[in-house]
Amino acid sequence: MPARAMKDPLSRLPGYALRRAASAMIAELAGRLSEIGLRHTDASALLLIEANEDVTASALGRMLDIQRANMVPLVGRLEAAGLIEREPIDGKSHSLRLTARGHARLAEARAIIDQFEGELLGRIPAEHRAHLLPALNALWINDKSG
Amino acid sequence: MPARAMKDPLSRLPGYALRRAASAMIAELAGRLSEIGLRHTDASALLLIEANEDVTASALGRMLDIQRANMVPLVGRLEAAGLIEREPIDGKSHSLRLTARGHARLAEARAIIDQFEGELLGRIPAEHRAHLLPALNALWINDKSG
DNA sequence: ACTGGATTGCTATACATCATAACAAACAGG
DNA sequence: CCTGTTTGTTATGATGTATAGCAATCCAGT
Repeated sequence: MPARAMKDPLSRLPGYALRRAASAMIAELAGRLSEIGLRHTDASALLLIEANEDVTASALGRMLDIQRANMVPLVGRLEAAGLIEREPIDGKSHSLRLTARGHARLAEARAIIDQFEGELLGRIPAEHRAHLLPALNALWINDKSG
Repeated sequence: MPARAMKDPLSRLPGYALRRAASAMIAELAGRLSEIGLRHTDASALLLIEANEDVTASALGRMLDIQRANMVPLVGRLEAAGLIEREPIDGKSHSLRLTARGHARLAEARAIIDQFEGELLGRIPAEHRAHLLPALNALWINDKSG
């Protein structure tokens, strides 16, 4: 007996749909990235470090909306895996940069992500497809500066 | 110095935008619901129990995509708060139903949720607004049956 | 009616994410 | 030079989620 037979007031709620869509998406992407030993947060951090060489962990955390305290295990994991290097700039701050190995791993990750993003959009009916990204971005980008 | 000054390859990725939008949304809704002592999962469970009186915890978990094991604390919490009642039907299964107090609390929750969902949609540019729900639903509803 | 397989509720456990508070060291501006 | 802020870090707790296992019960095919 399909659960579908039951009344589902939730699927009319954009907020709930947003939560379910996001968690389904994350679970699938995490599964794919785990095959190259990365978590989805690791991959996003690598993307940002590449685009902004020599960022500090704090600045990276601000972009990713991750607390300083929670950046410690993230950065430590990437460093332990030999994907990034830390270099003191201040005496207080460290700059982050991809190693050769980090660049290579990021290339693999990017292939997985691009493939995944394409499939994700492909599941959306064509008439709605182009509206998703701007609608979603409106929900958090302005939020960030506020 | 705004983090905005940095290159942000992530905001072009629908998957990342989905994750960020969802977590921002959840955090805000959770904050509002906490004022009446509910978590967002509690509220969704109450909505579904009301719409499907006498569901079992397992069936509810299937609708919410929550493992049986993780339903135990959820149902226990709602029962301890006097919001739902459990009645054996089988000898194996229990049926769930809202108490009077549960109905009252749900009315409060629904007011908060309706207000919130309205504001959420209001943040989206008008030309994209109507596309969000169908696009999001396409990302998980079919997934569910698969 | 019997038996094997599935279901229900539950415990225990582990991990990921996220938040908060506190701290020392170091920076930055007036 | 002094004060307030920033950085990196430790520690801790709440939450959400996943897995495995278990005993009791249900159900379906024979």
